[in-house]
Formats: sequence, structure tokens, C-alpha cells
Amino acid sequence: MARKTGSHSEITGPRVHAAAQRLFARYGYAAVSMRQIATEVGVQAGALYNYTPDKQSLLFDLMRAHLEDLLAAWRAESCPAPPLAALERFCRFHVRYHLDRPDEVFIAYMELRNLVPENFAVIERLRKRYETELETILCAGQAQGVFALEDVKLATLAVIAMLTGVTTWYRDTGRLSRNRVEMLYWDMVRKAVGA
Amino acid sequence: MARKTGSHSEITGPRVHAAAQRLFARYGYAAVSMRQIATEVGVQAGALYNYTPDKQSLLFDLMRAHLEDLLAAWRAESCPAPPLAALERFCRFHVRYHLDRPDEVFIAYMELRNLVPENFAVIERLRKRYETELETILCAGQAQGVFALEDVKLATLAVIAMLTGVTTWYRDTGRLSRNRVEMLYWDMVRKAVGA
DNA sequence: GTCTATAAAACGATAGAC
DNA sequence: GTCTATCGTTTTATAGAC
Repeated sequence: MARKTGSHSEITGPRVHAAAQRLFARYGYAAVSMRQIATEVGVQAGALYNYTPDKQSLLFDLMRAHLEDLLAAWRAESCPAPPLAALERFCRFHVRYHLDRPDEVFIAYMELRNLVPENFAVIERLRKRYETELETILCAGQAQGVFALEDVKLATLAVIAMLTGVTTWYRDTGRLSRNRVEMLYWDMVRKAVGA
Repeated sequence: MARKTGSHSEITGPRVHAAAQRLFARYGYAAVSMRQIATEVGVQAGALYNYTPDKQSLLFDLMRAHLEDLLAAWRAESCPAPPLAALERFCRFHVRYHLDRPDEVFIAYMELRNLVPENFAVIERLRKRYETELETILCAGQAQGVFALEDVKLATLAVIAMLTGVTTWYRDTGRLSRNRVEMLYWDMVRKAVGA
């Protein structure tokens, strides 16, 4: 396992992505330079290209990893349940997951337009898959008469927008605990779907 | 009123702001160059500086104008009314106004982090003023027992997030008319606040 | 008021030494 | 794997002719 001095591929690679994530979330993809990322990692700009073919791939990898993790986490948490219980689980999961990963979420919602068309298509497909998870729950509840929705598709988008909005204001130092925020959002969603 | 050939201050000024608005909304502030804006207007880059001291002011002026117009439009439309009627008016106004001005709205929500701190403070104050308009309605309804809210502040943010989300998916060519979208959102908000 | 030209700096990305 | 150095381009903003 001997390695040359200055060789740190196993640790530098993740650090590059972590730095890009932090900076993209804070300043926006287009406003962040490769030199800034390199400085944050503690290497020179040229060294970044050992870990990414270009800046675009850095953004794409972050967004894809986030959405794949999100889907995997939901499918691990989800389980067969009546619509009302499934919806509660989804709401609380969504709020919790988004509060735990503010940078990933922020990038996924803000940087779509900075993806080249080919990458955009991949990300959009993943995002749609996640939306469909909620839509399926609402559909089932509607069919069973548990929910009272005029338009299931619009309700899906409205609920996700409402829940995701938590990331724009929640601060750990604020007056509400995460658990209380989860509960308050679930309470509003439950009423909004007519349950 | 004689004017020299090539002198178009009264029309070029607004055109510069209109071009910046369109391009910032589409590609993002940081990704748009002054040259792109100039090309869109049909002048050379240097000529832009007759209408704005710099790129930052272009963004700030757009955001401030949008928020001031939004507040003025709401105050013109708003009128003393019971909380339920006031809330319906607010919801329908918000959806309609946002659908009518997708570029302004998109910039106002996406480009906050590209404002220098001094400008950010001004914009945040305006945004807060608009939020307070809704919060006041919810507070009044809560006090009168018309609404059943666990947390008025969180409900305010949740409702605004839900309504604003319409801009991310609505297309004029879609299956729903604007009026129907207004109605569907109002229906969900009404239920969400427990009215 | 708009143009051409340019200053001064920053950008993404690459080459080659070590 | 990281460095230094740099290529070629683009950036914001300004100066001065017309």
C-alpha cells in the first residue's frame, strides 16, 4: 500500500465534490470558479482535472448523486401502507431529508438551467420519478375516497412545493425543532388533501 | 424636440432592462454577460453604461421594481374584507400575478444570492413586507376562529411557497386554464388553513 | 448616445516537470 | 497526484472619436 508523497486520490476526490457542493450552493454554479474550488480543497486549479473532466460534470455528478440518494432513501423508508399513513411518511421524510441536506437540495432546485441539455434530461427524469412516488400515494388515496382532491397532478406539485419551501427559512437556531416543523407541515398537508 | 441621429435614450433604456430581465431569467445573472444583453438590445456593450452604472445595478433595479410593483398591485386589489374572503383574494392574486410575470418572479426568487449585501437588505425588506400582507390575513382569521392554524408564521411561508410553485410547471399550452389553476390552488389553501 | 478600441483581470482548461 | 506556467478566451468597465 505504499504511496508517493502528495498522492491523496482517495481523499481529494470526495473533497473536490464537497467543496464544489458547498460553493455552488452558496454562490451559484456560474458564479463559482474552478480556482475557488481548488482553493477550498487546498490544491491548485489544475489538480481538479484529475477528478472531473470539466466543471459541468462536477455539477451533473452532484445533482445526480443527490437525486439517486433521495430516491434510494425514500424507497428504503417507504413501505406498503394505507394512503393516509403513506402520505404522512412521505411528508415527514421529505421535510427531514431536505433539512438534513440543504446544499444538495438547493443545487438540485437552482442549477437546473446550468445543465447542458443531455444532462438536464437525466436529472429531470430522476426528479420526475420522485414526484411520481407522491403522485401514486395521492392517486391511491383519491381512489379509496380517503382524500378529496380536485386535481391529483396539481396537488402533487403543490404539496412538494410547499414542503420544499422549508429549506428557504428553516434555521437550526430558530424557535422550532425539526420534529415540530415536520409535524406542522404534515398537519397542513393532511388538511390540504382533504383527509 | 429635434434629436441627433442615433439618439434613442427614451426607448433604449427600457429595452436594456427588458433584455436583462429576459436573459437573467433564462440563463441566470452570473451566466449572462453585458455583451449578450447589448446584442439583445442591438447596441454595443459600451453603450449599456449610459443606462446603468454596472451589471449589479441592473439586477437590483429589476428586483426592486418587481417587488414594488407586486406590493402596489396587491394593495390596489386588496380591500377590507373578512379573513376568508381576503385570503381567497390574496391566493388568486398571487397566482395570477406570478403567472403573468414569470421572468420577474423567477429572478426575484433565484438571484437573491447575487445581490451585494447592501442591495440584498433592501430586497429582503420588500419581500418581507409582502409576506406580512398574508400573515396579517392569517392572523386575523386565526383570532376570529375562522382558520385553524397551529403556527401562523409557518403557515404563511408554507402557503406562499405552495402558490409560488405554480411558476415552475404552468405552461399556457397545458391542460389547465389560468382561472382553473387559481381556483385549484385556492381550494387547497382554503383546506390547508382549516377554513 | 453610440461607436471602436482597449485596459485589466478572471475564466476554463491543458502541458509538462517532478 | 500535484505543481507551475500558460494558452486562448471572455469578462466588466472605461476612454475617446464622432
